Amino acid sequence: MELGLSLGDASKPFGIMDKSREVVTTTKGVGFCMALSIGSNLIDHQQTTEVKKTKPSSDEDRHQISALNDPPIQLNLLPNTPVLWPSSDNGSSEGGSSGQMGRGFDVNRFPNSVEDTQEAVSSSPPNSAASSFHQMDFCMYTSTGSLGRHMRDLVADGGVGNNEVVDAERTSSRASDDDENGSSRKKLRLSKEQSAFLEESFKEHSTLNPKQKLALAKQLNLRPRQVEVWFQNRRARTKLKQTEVDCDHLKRCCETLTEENRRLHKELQELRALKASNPFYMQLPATTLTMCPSCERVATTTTTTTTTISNTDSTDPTSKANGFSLTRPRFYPFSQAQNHTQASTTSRDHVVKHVEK
DNA sequence: ATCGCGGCGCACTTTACCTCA
DNA sequence: TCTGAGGTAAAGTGCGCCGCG
Repeated sequence: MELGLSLGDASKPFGIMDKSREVVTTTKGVGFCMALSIGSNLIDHQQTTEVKKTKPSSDEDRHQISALNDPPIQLNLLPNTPVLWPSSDNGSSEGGSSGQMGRGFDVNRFPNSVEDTQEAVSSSPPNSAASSFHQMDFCMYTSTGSLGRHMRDLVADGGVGNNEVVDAERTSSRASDDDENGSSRKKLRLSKEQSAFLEESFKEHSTLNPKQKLALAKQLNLRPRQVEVWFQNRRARTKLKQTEVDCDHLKRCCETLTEENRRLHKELQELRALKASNPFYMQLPATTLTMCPSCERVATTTTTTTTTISNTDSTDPTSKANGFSLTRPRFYPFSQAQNHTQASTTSRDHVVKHVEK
């Protein structure tokens, strides 16, 4: 998106149009370019903005945002916005089986070897949240099948020990494997604890090496394939939500820039009206804008009658929208400029003082 | 350097299950 | 209580990439 305004010498090529600049947009990032150019006799100023959104993903290097050709002022329209998932994400989506708990049956089964599991998972930080899950009992729930109902009844009656449960669950697992080979497949909803554990593991590393996968599978009484599928689906959900966040962000950017464009057009009309009512307005000697590198204040450097005053408008409410840091010189109409004449002189002296230093 | 193979991740899809009107 | 629509998670499928022999 490129926004340009031009006032004054229409024959002068518009600044941003004759420079090869590319703003490459991908689904990971987007660039915006905004420029304001006013005729050379009065002001010739160009600004560009670059929008860059940081992402926590490792493929940030895919972002290709153009390097600008030494713009007078570099504007960063978007803050560094680390994407934070809503807290509900952790609990609602993956923990969605909570509502199914009551419908399932409990087939508690302990890991075959806790030591093996901990050894393999030991790659995680010792103080990680996942560590607290190491001794947790996990359950498998299913809501269908005569075996499931039978198991639920057994557990509810307390007439079955852990070993019996383990055997029954293994039978269920074999049945599931048979289903995989057969015509139908039964879905096993992960328990809340299993989902929470997988979620904690995902926070530490979004991908698993074979050792970690086996360890998780053993610890959660799942097949390695199930752990692998869960991580794949989890990554897909993460990417989907990231896309939604990006989309919302771009919508807000578009709205902000549209409003800024509307405001600049209004200013342009005011300046054109001023030019029409003041024939000598544009025939003044060239005025050069100088920005003080120390304080970034803008001031004229000629001693002619000041008809245009600019200052750094860092309090523009529009520019503050969405946390933007927009530093843009404001150009006042003549009536307002008269009120700023003294301020301009002060600014000029201010710049001279800095230069003399 | 090339080829075949296996493993892995990803995009897309299917399917089973759940919720709710 | 039944039912169908819609949502979601688990799982299947196909493809491309990469490392290895």
